[in-house]
Amino acid sequence: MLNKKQIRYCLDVMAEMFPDAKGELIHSNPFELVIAVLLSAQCTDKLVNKVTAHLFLKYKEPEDYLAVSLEELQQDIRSIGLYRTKAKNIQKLCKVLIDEYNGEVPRTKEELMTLAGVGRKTANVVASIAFGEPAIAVDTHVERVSKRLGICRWKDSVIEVEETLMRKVPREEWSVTHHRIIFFGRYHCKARNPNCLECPLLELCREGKKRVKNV
DNA sequence: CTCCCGATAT
DNA sequence: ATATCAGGAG
Repeated sequence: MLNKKQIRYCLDVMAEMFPDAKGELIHSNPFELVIAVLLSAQCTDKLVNKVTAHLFLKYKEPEDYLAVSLEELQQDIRSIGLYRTKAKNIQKLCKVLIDEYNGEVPRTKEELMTLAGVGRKTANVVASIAFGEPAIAVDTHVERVSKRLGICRWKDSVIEVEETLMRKVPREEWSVTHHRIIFFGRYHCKARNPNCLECPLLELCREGKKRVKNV
């Protein structure tokens, strides 16, 4: 397991590699962000952006998603995986926004997580990006990178990964840190054949050293 | 734990 | 062909 200083070093290296790390889901308000993040489950954000480019022209407000049939909404997001579940969740979510929140997106993680299709990760992303609240959303990349490097244990749950990161990183850096780890995972420490031989963090990466040995 | 699920990279 | 993609709910 890496200590606090080693983790700090990892994050600094990531910052140097990806100085412009930030969210890549295209949106123009909190509501669009919620929809985009919900759609992004098990799907690349690139594809989400392709779909929302059309989607957001047709659907501006929660009412618009309820004005069409479930089947029509499914067709409009069809090229994204899990589209039946996501279409259903979007309509449920929009109804709650209208009935409970006056058509606005709630600001707290707790409220966000009560919405259909919005779990811990999505709530953290929305709270962080739309409302500037410090948060570390643990997605597939953050989990994989944290476990490979030894920031946390292999068997840790996503909540434990999140808690470890929040403990080891100062609060004001949570949001940038989150994005840096994502970029590092997405473009460098990839799920399939990560290029450990050219990794600046190889020396302190337990998984990297193990992989290099097996080549 | 399983299911939802199309697009894309390898 | 198959693993993986800004996961969440039952």
